[in-house]
Amino acid sequence: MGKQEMPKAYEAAKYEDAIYDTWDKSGFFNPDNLTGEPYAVMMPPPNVTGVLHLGHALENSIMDTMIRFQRMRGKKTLLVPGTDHAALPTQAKVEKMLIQQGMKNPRLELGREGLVEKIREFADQSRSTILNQIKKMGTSCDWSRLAYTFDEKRSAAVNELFSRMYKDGLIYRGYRVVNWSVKGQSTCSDDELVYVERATKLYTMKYSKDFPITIATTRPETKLGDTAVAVHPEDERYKKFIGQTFVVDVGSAKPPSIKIISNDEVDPTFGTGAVGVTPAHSMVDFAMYETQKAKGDPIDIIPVIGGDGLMTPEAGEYAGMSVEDARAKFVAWLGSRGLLEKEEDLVQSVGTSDRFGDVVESIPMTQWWLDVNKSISGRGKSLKDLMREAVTTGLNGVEDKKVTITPDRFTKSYLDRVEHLRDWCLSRQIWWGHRIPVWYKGSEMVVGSQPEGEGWTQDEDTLDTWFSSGSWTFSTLGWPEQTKDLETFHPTSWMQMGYEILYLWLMRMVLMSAYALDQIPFKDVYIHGMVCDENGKKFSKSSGNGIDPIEVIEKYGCDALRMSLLLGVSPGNDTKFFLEKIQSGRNFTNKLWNISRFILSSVDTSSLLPSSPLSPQTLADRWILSRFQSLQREVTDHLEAFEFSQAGEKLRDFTWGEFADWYLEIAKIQNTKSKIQTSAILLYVLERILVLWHPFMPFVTEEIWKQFSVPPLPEGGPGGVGVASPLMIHPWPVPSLNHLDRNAEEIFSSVQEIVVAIRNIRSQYKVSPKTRVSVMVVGEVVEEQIEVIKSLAGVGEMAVVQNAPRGDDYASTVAGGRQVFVSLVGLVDKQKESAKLEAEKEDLEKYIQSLALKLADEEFSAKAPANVIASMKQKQDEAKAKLQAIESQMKV
RNA sequence: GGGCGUUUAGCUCAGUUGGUUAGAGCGUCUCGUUUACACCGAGAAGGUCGGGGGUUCGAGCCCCUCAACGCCCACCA
Repeated sequence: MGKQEMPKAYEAAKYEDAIYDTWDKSGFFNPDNLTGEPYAVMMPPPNVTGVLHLGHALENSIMDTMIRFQRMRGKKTLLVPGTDHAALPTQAKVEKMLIQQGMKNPRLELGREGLVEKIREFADQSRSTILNQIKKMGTSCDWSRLAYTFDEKRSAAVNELFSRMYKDGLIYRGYRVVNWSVKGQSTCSDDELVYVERATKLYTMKYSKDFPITIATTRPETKLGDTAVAVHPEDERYKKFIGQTFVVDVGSAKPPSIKIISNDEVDPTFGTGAVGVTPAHSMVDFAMYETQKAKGDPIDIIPVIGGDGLMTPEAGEYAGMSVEDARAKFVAWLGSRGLLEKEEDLVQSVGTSDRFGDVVESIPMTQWWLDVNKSISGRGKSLKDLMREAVTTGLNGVEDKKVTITPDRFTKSYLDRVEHLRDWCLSRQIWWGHRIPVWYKGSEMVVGSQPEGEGWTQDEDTLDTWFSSGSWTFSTLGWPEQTKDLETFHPTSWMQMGYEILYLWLMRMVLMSAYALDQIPFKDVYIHGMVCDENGKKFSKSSGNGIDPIEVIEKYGCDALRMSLLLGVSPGNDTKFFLEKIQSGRNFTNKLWNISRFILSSVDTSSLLPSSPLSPQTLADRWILSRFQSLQREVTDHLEAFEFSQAGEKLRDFTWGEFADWYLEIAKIQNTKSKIQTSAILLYVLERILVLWHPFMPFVTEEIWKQFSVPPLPEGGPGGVGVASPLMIHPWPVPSLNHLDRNAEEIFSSVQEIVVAIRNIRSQYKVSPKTRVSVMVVGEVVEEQIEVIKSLAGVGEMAVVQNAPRGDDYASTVAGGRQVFVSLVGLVDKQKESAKLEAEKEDLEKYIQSLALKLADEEFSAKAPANVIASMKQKQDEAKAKLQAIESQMKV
């Protein structure tokens, strides 16, 4: 007997917090208390910008399912929880809040220390909220190893990395064009740009009347800073001008010299075939500027737009104007001089700042950069090479050091992205984040840590937040110290992330660990899609269409939420989330609860002999054990392949369909007959499906587990099942006996067919469920099956006969290879019956025909594998037998 | 301009290397409160797998092509 009465419905909210607490206290979240092969997963640290959303719930469900699966399989599992200080987003958020509270300019009013303090307060609060939410989600992480990208240890790792890279000449300070958010007053990396389409105008113009080449531009005001015109070297129209310089007067402070240069990348067929080169305000043009410099044929660089978004003094009469005003004025001026040839509408894609939303300006500035192309001393390859190797040949060509991306298609876009990578702009002009570990005194500069003595000032800028998250897999393990954790758990085993940060994060993790440790960060990375709302729109922090996962958990339970996020989803694809999904998840948790409630309250455990082997007595016994064994294999295989959805769906189908609807119903009647064995099998299967379900639905399974208080089950059930140790660390089932029984499965499925057929007839003739009908079956049915059929199909009398009965009072069908007659005196509609049979007959004839055709085909029999032919023949035989039965029935 | 994804039942989606009458959940219809569960049970209806072409003995799955939708990338000057 179950120890306590289990309530009729499972109310998740009553149990979850307490269960989590028990797990946590048990110590098994900590790998130090586990044995086995190490298996580590680093939680992608959520940003401390606010609260967790459904995307995080998805991630936690995936991670935790994986880590629980591995823990139950006997691995020494570590899931490190953490949060990300998310430099720019967090500062932006806090500044916005302060402005909403009435502050005009938080940076000015509070100063660096004051503002950072405010942000820290916010971040700390947000952090603690987030950590609680992670617990609510049931995530089995090791809280003793909690990490934060901005804590002391992680900061130490960041500084160490920066110093090493600087010493290796990979990090440099340089004057280059950056993406500048005027609104945010900071740089952004290329990866943080969000491209949007914008309607604009393409102006075709000349710098002056006597300038020989016409150019086109969407940014006329930047032409004030043009210093060259690039043309294709083979372009006959312009070839002759290459190398010449023209001084033009466009109204800027100093009339610029425009040099005609050649460049292979210029498309002679596009526009006028000539490009106005603005080194200061275009990444591409800046690259040309560098190329020219390298060629020893330099061109000038003239910044005409400043960090404040206004025209600079170099812009002469335009100085101080906004970009828009300057453009209008310049276009008007061109028009008045007859220099404007054309004005066309154009749709253009422009980069906007992911956080501030404004279109970024390209402006040259002195910033800190990470060179991704430079050969690393002593290694003979660049960071880019390392990033490439890691997903193809494996680092240094070692297959073991390869990161496998699932689904595979993302590997291609990763590589594509690596190719396009430019030097990474590391410095940000914000205050919240790791301050660049560089100190200046006069012309002296020291990198690493603050030097002794007076007068040193630290660089004002902070590091791009991805610099710290890139080192996450090893900074969390104590690097740069050579800790035991680092040795044990790195490279980590597995990581999951959304495709939207594939480039942003995956590439940088590979880069950092390849550089610092000559290791990959993890062996496998599983890429999931986004959680969208009903209309397929992404849930986002800003758009407010978010469903709060914590509210869902409180109302429906964490397990229900996890089910709704994990099932019906395919790897790498987006998933829509809506109420009905959670409800069906909740319904299932309740179903499992009630299955357990029934079994635990009806099984007489006292009569079970602890060590007696499991010996299936009935057909149903053999069938369910055989089915269970297949299930166990399938679920394990799917989980190993990160196919969470498929594993879960198979489990659900087995649990709800085969186990509950069939075996349990049969057990009710057979309980009297072979009570002990039935009980043992019920417990055997229940125990094991709870284990299999645990990674998906940790709470409800753990709660049910507590109700288990039975003698040790046969076949390696753990001593005193469920008494002391939590389900969480229960061994994953491995088939210890061969229960596979094809024969039983086959016979049972014919029994199922007969039952369904009779139920069908009852439903068709609206026979009340209370009415016992009489049934005749032609052929052979063993006694045991008769009993099952009788009870499941509401049959009173069941006779097995040699010949079909005669008379008008039978509704009939063919099922399970047998003719089935249901006696329904006075109810049978003879016409309907024969029509039904006729239709069935036609279908079958067609089917048999098509099979026969196929089998007669010489090519088919020559080329198809034997097993396909055999199974086809068998199908044909079955169909023929059925047809025969139907025909003989029609004669009745 | 390039790449990727999606298109399967009314809705949301599975469908693992091509094997022959395509599955689930939700919804719909009919029936049912039998002491595990109405967050339930029984039964049913519902699909020419986006269009076209091809390869193959055999295609939802492979190839080509077209279309729609979505995402990503690019030096769209």
